[in-house]
Amino acid sequence: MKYDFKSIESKWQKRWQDEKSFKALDDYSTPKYYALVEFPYPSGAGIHVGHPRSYTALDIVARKRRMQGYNVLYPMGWDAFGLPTENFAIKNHIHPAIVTKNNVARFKSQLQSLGLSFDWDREINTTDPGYFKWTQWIFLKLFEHGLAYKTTMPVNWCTSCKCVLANEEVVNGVCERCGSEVIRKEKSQWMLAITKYAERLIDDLDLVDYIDRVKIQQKNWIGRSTGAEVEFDTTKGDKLLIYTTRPDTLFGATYMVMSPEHPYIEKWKNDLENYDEAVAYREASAHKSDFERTEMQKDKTGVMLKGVRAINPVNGREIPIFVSDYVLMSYGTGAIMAVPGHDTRDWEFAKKFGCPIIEVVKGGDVEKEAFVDCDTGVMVNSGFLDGMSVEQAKEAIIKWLSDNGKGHSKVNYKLRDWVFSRQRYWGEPIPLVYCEKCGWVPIPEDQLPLKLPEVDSYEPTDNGDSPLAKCEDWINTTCPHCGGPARRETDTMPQWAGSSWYFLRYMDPHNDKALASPEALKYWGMVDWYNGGMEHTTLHLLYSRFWHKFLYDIGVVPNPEPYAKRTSHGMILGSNNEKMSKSRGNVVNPDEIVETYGADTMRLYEMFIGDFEKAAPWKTDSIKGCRRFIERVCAMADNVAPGDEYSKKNEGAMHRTIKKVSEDIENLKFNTAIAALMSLLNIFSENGVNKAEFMTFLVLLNPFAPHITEELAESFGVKDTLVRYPWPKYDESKTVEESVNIAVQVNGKLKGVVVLPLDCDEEQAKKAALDDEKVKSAIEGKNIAKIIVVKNKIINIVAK
RNA sequence: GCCGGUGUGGCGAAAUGGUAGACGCCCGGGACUUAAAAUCCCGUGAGGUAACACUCGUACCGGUUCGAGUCCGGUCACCGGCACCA
Repeated sequence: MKYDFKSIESKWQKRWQDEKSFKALDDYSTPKYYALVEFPYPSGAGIHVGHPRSYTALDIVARKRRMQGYNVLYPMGWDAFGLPTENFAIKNHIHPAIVTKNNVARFKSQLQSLGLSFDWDREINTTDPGYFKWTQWIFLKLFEHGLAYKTTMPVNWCTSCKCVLANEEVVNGVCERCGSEVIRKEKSQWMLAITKYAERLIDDLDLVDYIDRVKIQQKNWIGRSTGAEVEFDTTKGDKLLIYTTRPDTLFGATYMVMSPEHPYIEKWKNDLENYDEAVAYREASAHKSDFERTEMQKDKTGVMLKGVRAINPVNGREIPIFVSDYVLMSYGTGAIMAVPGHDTRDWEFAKKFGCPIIEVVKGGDVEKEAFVDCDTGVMVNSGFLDGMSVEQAKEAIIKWLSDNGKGHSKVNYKLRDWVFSRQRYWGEPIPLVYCEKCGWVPIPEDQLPLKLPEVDSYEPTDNGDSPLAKCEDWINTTCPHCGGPARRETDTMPQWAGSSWYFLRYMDPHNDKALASPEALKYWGMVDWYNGGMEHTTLHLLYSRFWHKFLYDIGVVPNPEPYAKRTSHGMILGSNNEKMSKSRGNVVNPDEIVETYGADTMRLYEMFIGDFEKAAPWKTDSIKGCRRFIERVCAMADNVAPGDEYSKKNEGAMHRTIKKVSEDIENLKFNTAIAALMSLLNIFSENGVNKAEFMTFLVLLNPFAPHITEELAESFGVKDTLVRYPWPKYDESKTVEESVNIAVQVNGKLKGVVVLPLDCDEEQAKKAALDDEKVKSAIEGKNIAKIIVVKNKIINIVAK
């Protein structure tokens, strides 16, 4: 058969569409399977070859599950709010909704050309009011439960653009757009209290099957540490509270450090002899750009406060208090006890400012450097802790602190609350109004969705407020609570909002009474398999787990975790082994590949390219191999002998290949699954092939190359599509061969191969090995010390 | 600096502690063809040989083991993430 991929692919894509082959059924009595890939941001550039790697992989899983009898939900949608669309709209004076619509149309046709088995009836779009109604609804629930709050906090501020920048827009401490200095500026922002879920977000990782690197990265990001809070008295009476993970080193604390933003600087205004100096230091560090802060990391700066000193609770010693920006206000209590003997940063600071350095754990040389990795050391110069191990000392000092009312053990997290405001147009409006009398008031549920107003310009205002701030008609409203005048919030939500719950909407995408019906939420339950990029591990994945836990707490969803299994694909790199980007000129357009080689070849190549979890460089040359494979399959189809069961000759290979392909798909080893199918085809060309064998081969290949396998199956008389054709089964006992090649080693070096019956006994194996000519000459003149026989594998003769 | 990952032919890569390089690309030879392309067959880690034999070989150094690409300790290089988190 000639391989006319264009007509074959459009024929089957049309048939799948007409028959709604991939529709997830609302029949809740069949076992379900929910496969999910991250929905894309529909950028103007269209998809690149990286997108299909993930989509094809789970398409293979979804197709296999359908053949295994599951009711499969494999949906797709659009995460369409966001900056690039807004910037494009500003530049070209087109409404972002129109930009979005065009981009979505392009993306959709590109994805459809790949034959991905999405259920397009469940397509969603985060910018659709029917969708973001529920994003706003969830926000209101968070607000209702005290998890959304407004606070002033430092943001990135471009001094030239007079605009708030996202972290991603700050490159090397300067504005990505204009190259000007970026400083930190206080601005009022909506926050979500994700930190209240920090503990559960770590602990519940035990409930789910995520690949290790995802779990580790999430744990590190949340950053749990166990230590103690200790109260230091001061000479002015106020108590200074600090956090430390090393309470055991309390005797080595020779000074204190407060963050420049610490409120005590104001509190002690009248006590400080050098208040002005402290304030000047605070101002200077506020104006430090991110760039300076990281560059200056090594060079510690600070001011010693004059007029107030702290008292070490454990020995009553008076020690000085410094202000330094190496201590962060946002972590712990914003103040530390400095133990220069056993902390690198404290050591550097102490050396510069001439503070004493005391060794409290034996083993290092604290004059040369801080002795930090001292867990196995013994306490010294530490009063009643002397002689204890670090671990014992920690326990003892925490007991002493609580007995004396000076402190207690404490767990801290690096995770910060989520800055949820954006001063931008193209996002979900935050559905709150501000009333002078009532404060922040949610708009009533029946008034959702709160839609975006039409505006003339999407540009941010001069003072960094949202473009919505210019929309007086929209802003001015009445308070739902008291009926008085009120003003709408003009900030919008970040792009992460819509993607934090989208997988729930797929379960019941057209519901206008709830984000999804309780029945649908119960039936589809957890996403069975979610694949996506590592770059989303600490943002999207964590945010959506947080929202889901909240929805669980308020009884909306039945499971505490959203995703049962999470895997991650490696990036597709350019042929020069660098990240694909326009500026590097190494971008491959998938449309051209589909046009030249066909979707099946494209899919096969993306899966064959290498280890799914690792980055892989794109080589257009290598695609030919996958195309040739398909053509050889077509050629083979013309030479299929009749036969309703596997021939004796091919039986073993058939069962082995079914097993290999079935298992490899589950283990993300798509590359070796394809290699196994190629090998089977090679066996067919050697041994010949009958219809039963070839049909099994087609079914195994179908998830990878769905179009051509449908076409060939039809030519063999299959009436229905292969979508629900039963997945082949294998017989374990038939996967093994009757005779096996056993390698014979002498002293660990390969000397020969003997062919023996399967499971043959040790004596027979030894005899066969010793009879081998090469083995004989290798052991000539030596004494055989012993012979190791590993059944069906190897024989090793140890000879001296 | 810390955390995670990776290092195997000319290239993409395979290999539950058990015959290193499956499968594919490139390349070379042959068949078919007037010829070329396509296709099919054969070869293809390095050294060595007329051909075998043989020797070496999974970043580097050491260890465990009958046996190490795989496990352990150390070193180097590259990639990703975090980065003054007390």
